[in-house]
Amino acid sequence: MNIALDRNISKESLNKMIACFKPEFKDYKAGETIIQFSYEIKNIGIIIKGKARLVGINADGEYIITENYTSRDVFGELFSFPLEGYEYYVEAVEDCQIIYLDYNHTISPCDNVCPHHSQLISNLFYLTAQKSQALTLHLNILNQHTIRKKLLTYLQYIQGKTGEDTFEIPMSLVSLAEYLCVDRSALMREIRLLKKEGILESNRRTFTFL
Amino acid sequence: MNIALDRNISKESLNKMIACFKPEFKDYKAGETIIQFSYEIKNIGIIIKGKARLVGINADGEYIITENYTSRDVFGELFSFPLEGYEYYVEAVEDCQIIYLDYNHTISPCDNVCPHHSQLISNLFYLTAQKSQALTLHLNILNQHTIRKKLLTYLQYIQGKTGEDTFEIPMSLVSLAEYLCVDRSALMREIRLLKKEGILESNRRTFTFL
DNA sequence: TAAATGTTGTGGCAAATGCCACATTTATAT
DNA sequence: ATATAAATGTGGCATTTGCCACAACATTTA
Repeated sequence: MNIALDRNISKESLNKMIACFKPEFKDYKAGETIIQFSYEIKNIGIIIKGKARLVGINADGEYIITENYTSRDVFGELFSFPLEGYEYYVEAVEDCQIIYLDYNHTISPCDNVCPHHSQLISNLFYLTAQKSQALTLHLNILNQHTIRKKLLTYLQYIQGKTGEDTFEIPMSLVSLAEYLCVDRSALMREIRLLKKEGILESNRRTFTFL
Repeated sequence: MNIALDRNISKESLNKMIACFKPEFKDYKAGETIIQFSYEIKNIGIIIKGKARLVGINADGEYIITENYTSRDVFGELFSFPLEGYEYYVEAVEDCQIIYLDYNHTISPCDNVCPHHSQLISNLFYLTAQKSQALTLHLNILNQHTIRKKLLTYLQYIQGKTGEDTFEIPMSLVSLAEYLCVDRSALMREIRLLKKEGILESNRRTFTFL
């Protein structure tokens, strides 16, 4: 298991846990479909390595990208309720390694007096809380009413994380437009204006506040 | 404790748990400030009864409503990372009853061999997963690029939940505009157009798909 | 019952945004 | 090294959306 999920768990404990929970480890190649969402099964997936994303397609063939996942992210029906009329599946963007846990098995009291159980669930709780943080951040940004405010809110967040005056955003401007939910050319225009007004300096993914 | 948090926990167990976790129960009157977010403390709040909301104010006095809470919702710094430059606090919208748990105490292994510990955390995990579901739904709706699509996505979700042809949305049109992150009069205009095009029928909060 | 407050509904106009087409640079694959 | 694809950057134009002001109706309070 990875560092996030095995916080405070020793190697011997780990082996007992694996015996107890029977987690499934799986590998996927970039482009592969990892899992299709169902209304029945409650799989808990945890990304160990690589990148994946959740996409939804409706009857008209319109598709929406709903979430992007990197290592330590949790996913599954439990966390993302599917919208009516969409088919959902998770696909690998890069080569991925993933752990699956079954919700019912994970959550039900352990037959063995298993001290690791509590630790696993508490780690899972922590990962889920982090997911909630990321979603809340995204919502706060989308709640901003103009492209300018969305962009500045995002940039200030990234700058605050790095602490540096000059910083680089962790995605392309194409992806940023998608994340901010705005048209890419409109985003470029806004960046141009901010530069003209002397509010920031930028070159491709690198930004500096003035 | 309430039905969500005490799933599968008997009354005797409950008393032992209360002794073990020392949760704080507090009541608030409508309008009161419940808690101010800090970067240090990690309180886990759970709404037992009533309604509350998280609001943020920046230096310019602009404020954003970031989340609305009802019973069974969890809140706290752990779940909602504050944006740089905003002050955050939770305020009661209606009279509220709230449980507080301290994260570190909740998450750390119990001194007593406490079987309830695992159950509490697993319930907390479940609540957090549900929060994540609600946030994901909201994000999916905001990801729609037009007012029409946002509105229809929301209405289809509500209709899917009730199963009825004619259904009532659980908030005012003022709040709906806020939730969809669009101007209220623009929302009204869009509803008018959808009616004119024969796509739906509506009167105030009541809608019917045709 | 009256007054005050909140919600729903409409219309005009200005501003912000999206859409499209294209040039240029950078990264990737063969 | 070259071809291909992906990302960045710009400009014009149409459309959507937001903003504002106001009327009608509903709900709560005095």
